[in-house]
Amino acid sequence: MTAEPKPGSRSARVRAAVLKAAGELLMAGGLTAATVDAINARSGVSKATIYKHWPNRTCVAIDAFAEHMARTVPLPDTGSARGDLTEQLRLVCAFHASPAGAVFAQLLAGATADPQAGRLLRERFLAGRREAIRVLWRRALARGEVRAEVDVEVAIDLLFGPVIYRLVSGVAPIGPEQAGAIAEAALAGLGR
Amino acid sequence: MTAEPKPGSRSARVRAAVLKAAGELLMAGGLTAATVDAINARSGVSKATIYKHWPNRTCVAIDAFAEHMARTVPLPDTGSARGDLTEQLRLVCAFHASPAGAVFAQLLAGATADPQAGRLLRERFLAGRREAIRVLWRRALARGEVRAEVDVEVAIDLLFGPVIYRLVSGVAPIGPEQAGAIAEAALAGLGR
Amino acid sequence: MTAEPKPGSRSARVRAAVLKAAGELLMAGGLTAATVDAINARSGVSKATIYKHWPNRTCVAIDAFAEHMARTVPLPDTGSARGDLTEQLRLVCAFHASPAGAVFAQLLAGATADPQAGRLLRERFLAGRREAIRVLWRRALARGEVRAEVDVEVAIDLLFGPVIYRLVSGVAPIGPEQAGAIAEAALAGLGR
Amino acid sequence: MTAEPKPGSRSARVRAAVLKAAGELLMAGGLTAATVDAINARSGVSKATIYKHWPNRTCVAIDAFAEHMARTVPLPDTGSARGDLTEQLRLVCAFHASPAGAVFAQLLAGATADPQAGRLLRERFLAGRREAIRVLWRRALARGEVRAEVDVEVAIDLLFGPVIYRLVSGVAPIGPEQAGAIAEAALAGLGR
DNA sequence: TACTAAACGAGACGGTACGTCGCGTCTTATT
DNA sequence: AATAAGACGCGACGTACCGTCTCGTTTAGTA
Repeated sequence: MTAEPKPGSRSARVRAAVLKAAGELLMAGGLTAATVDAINARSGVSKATIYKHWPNRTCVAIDAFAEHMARTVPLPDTGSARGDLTEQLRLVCAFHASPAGAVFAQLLAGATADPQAGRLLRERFLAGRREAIRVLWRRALARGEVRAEVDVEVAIDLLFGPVIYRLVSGVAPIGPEQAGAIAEAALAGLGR
Repeated sequence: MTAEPKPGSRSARVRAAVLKAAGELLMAGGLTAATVDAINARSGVSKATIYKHWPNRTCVAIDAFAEHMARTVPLPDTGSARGDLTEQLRLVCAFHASPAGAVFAQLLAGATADPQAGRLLRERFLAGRREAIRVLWRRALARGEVRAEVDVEVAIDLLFGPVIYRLVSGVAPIGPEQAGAIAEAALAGLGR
Repeated sequence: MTAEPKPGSRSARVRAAVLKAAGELLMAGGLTAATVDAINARSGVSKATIYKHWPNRTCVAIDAFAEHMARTVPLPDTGSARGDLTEQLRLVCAFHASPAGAVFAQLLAGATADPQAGRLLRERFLAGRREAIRVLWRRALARGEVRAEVDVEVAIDLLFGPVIYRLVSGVAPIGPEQAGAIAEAALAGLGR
Repeated sequence: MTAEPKPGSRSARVRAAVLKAAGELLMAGGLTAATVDAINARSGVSKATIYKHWPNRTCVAIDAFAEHMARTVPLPDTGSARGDLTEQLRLVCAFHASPAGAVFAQLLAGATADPQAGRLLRERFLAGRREAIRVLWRRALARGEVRAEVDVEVAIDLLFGPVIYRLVSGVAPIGPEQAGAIAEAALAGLGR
């Protein structure tokens, strides 16, 4: 959750054990399976200790998932900036379509009711994704491939929004081919 | 949930009482407060009966919310098709920014884990919204204001996605002014 | 705890199951073993239900022990009233010296911190014992075998006090032979 | 608990700090409040150190209470041996009726489950009391005021028993006036 | 109008997880 | 070496809400 303790320390080992167990449970049975009792049983770390490190179950799960996913979606570099954006979107869609996508949706859901979890989730996931796009966007701007009048944040919303929307709305997540269509439409615009 | 019983019948009264109580609880304290026990206490309808009408709590909540929201977001007609789309987006954003928006996010969340609830939610909310946009889109197409190459469904994703994304991600929901920016960007496209 | 529900009812069966399990655990491992979780596991009655019937673990244990002990120490009738008193004392001592005695001491201990448990304990055990002695005392008074100037309650304290004292103080409980000495001393008096 | 270390030494200071803190907590909130963590917090002595000096919390409490009570009930000398016994009983009763009495009952309770605590308690409290009575009893014997046939230990049980009984049974502790009645009855005997 | 079958109210129940507390042990760094 | 500081495992606590169930009572439709 908060600042990491010095590596190798007791706390660090505990933390790692919890995240490992939670991550495994998460991937095996989703958020439902990642019970604090289950994490305790699997990791050997007591419930009290878990609650000393994280405020609640959802936060443990988010951290565990983040750890598990660390650097899953790298920044592409296709030469063309528009190609980069498209590729990035494709990668994110692929992630969402994978089993991990379902877990992510549950985390998103779990965070809805809990401000702490919400903050942690944004910090661990969304912030990084948005930042990644910001980088690509700047690159594209420099090459003159995108419209300067468009706010970066709006652009990010426009690109990620559809992906998340499809994920949480329970309609099938966007597949790789649709990802291309989304990117194309976003770049070319709906109007004429 | 299922087909309505004949109005005025015992079942219908029960159904109405439950939805009323659930709706009030929902608006007052969010999904968390809309406990089955609380609904029972407030409506006088016994838990067993509630479970005879709905498969689980989430479904009750969705139905109640739908009832409560019935026809909140009407179809606009501004003369210009692009104006219609923009206006529709603005309306949806306003809805999300209202207190009800938070509840909606929780319902979306609750539906993540439960297929039945997901289906019901799509049926009660998302389907209507998408259909509304389809109508506007056809209108816009007829007037030649939008690109025919773009798939309607993609267009819908592009328009709604950002809105939902901002809602569930816990970043502040999109305000009315940003709604315009989103619509503009979606229509004009990001690229040049 | 409180008024019994109609026999054969669901509540009555639950109550009986809990008391049976608790009693067995109590006799097998003392108050320490009579955990609510253990009672739940052994009886099949859920914790929530147990807590609906009793305010806390100690009260369950007291009730269980009372049930288990129902009518262990009967009223004697030796012909002589003084003999009756002596005999009653001997019986009570024997009870305390038995394994059950240790459990009783633990219940007494557990009741120290909890007013509800204290009340229940007095109601279930001490009241009955004191009443029994009151009966014997009246009988003895009628036969002129005891001093009328002595208050019954004082007499009861004088007879039972030593027994309980030895039990809780952890000195070996009074054996049957010492019981006689106590009774003799109480009746004849210490002074001359 | 064990042999005192040389006064003024580090151990002695630690010991004193613990007993002081524990005693204060004990008087303020009873045995319940005298948590090891609380003692640690209040005394500044670490838990590990506390456990190096005492085998468990109950023993700390007993020692603390003993320290706190040191010499509360002195040996009376009224001239008459029977008067001495009566007076002694009255003093003990007064002690039990004071707030400290409740704490003492809890200690008695706590000692029930733990042999070490039981031993310590007897050593710190009961032994002294019994010895005091033995002295008085010998004095009374020498003056011919009590019956020589009665065993001293039985006499002690007869005098103290009622007091402790009333204390632990949760019935109101014996007040000073009743103390007299008890003493009178014990000396004169119940029978005629 | 009486009768029966279904629906209902009331609420107890089993189950699962929650988050908390206190004990007594253990580690690490300090003094 | 003895401490302070405090993390940790353990095991129990009492609570919450879920969804199921049992048991009478009410209510509609039918006979």
